[in-house]
Amino acid sequence: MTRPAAPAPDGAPVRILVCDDHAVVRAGLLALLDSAPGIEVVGEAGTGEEALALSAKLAPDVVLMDLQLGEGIDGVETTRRLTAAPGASPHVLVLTTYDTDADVTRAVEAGATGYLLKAERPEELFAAIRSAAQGRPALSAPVAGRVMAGLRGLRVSLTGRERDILAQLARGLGNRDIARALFISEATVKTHLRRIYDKLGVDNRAGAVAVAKEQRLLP
Amino acid sequence: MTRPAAPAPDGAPVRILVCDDHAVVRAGLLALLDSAPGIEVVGEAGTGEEALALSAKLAPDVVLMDLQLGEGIDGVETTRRLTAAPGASPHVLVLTTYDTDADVTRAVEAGATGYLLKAERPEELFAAIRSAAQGRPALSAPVAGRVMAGLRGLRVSLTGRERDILAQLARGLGNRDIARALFISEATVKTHLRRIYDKLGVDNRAGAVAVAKEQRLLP
DNA sequence: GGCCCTGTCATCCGATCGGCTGACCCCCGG
DNA sequence: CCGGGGGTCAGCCGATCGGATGACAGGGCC
Repeated sequence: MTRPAAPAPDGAPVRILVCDDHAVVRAGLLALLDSAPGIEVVGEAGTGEEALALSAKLAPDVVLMDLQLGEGIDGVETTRRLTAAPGASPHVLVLTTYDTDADVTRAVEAGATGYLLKAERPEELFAAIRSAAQGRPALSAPVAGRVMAGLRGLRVSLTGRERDILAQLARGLGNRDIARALFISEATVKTHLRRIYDKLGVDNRAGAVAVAKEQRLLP
Repeated sequence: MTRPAAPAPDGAPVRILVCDDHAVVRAGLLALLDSAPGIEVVGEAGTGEEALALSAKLAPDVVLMDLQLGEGIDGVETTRRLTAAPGASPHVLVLTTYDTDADVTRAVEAGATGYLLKAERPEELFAAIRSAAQGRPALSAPVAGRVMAGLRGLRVSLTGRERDILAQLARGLGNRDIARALFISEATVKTHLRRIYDKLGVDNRAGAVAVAKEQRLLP
């Protein structure tokens, strides 16, 4: 597609770790990135836990992260832990299917360097990876548009953590399981829930989920 | 009625048309399939309309179809028209992210030869493509399991009263208020709730609301 | 250097939920 | 005529939720 003659701007290639729970998508990305000059895939992970372990071992420049991970911790939590890690943490480039406001803000607050849609052209992906490797933020055009166009879409201003809680809530988890999923105590979960109820104008979890789905605060 | 011209398994490669609205995924699949022996990608489409036009022009053996297409007609409708087309119609292999019962049945009814999840291993994909080229059906293991387990058994068929309860539930009402709203006793509400949980595969009201909203079981 | 917001954690307690078991009525279809 | 599905109701009990209140650390803002 692009000329292979275009060399990487820097001597060393950008070292990438790919994290996506879909094996086919992962394999496709690997094949695609192999064709890109100046980009080298050094590992692949199918779960958040795997990504954390591999990142610690491989120290990649950039982690390409899908927000929707089937089992275990989700992409946001993985991103949070990746970027919060002591020492040289990788830049996380979120590559996902959806562009809901909640997702973008949660990802950015968790420390993501960029947010790309899978609908993007491959060239955009390559460019974003090279940007991310240097810590320069990158947003997909439609996403950037939304962000510019105002948090107008964000009628309810939930904090990042509150949205995390809400996401787990919508999976039907109890407080204990939410706590485990996010590595916090049940007491903290309850505190967040209380604030969420206040902000959404409800007084129980069923109502919160209903409002969240209605306002499209969730994926 | 589907396969007038059988492709030679070994002599000629299987000719593929890839249809997915995500450019990155499409490019990834292209790169991945290029590495597979006996498989040749002859075209790619980003919308259902494109797929129909290209299929008519290129006459591929297999169309790799994503069910979720952003703009225009969806994957199911595209599949329907592809397989209903006069003359030699391609075999459609659905490759999608989700495995809800509704999707599978809709796709199969529309004439899909196979249904694969993107979470599948690449080798499974290659094998499925070669199967599909000869009209042999292919289902992802998890999908096949569901189908065996009794398609209609898992079908979400709520009774009228159950939907009434669900609607109130989504308003965040407690059992007492639901009872009052529907002029029945709390005991009856609880009975309905338990059946709803069973049918939706959840075990609490938050999960029920989430599933209901997801499956569009509510107004 | 204070102050607010966010995120974290804790305890107490009443209210509610969810699981379990069993029951009755009505209507439809075999 | 009897079986079964849908709708109704009841009691018991442990688990969980939600309300109230208080506390502390870190980041950002003035």
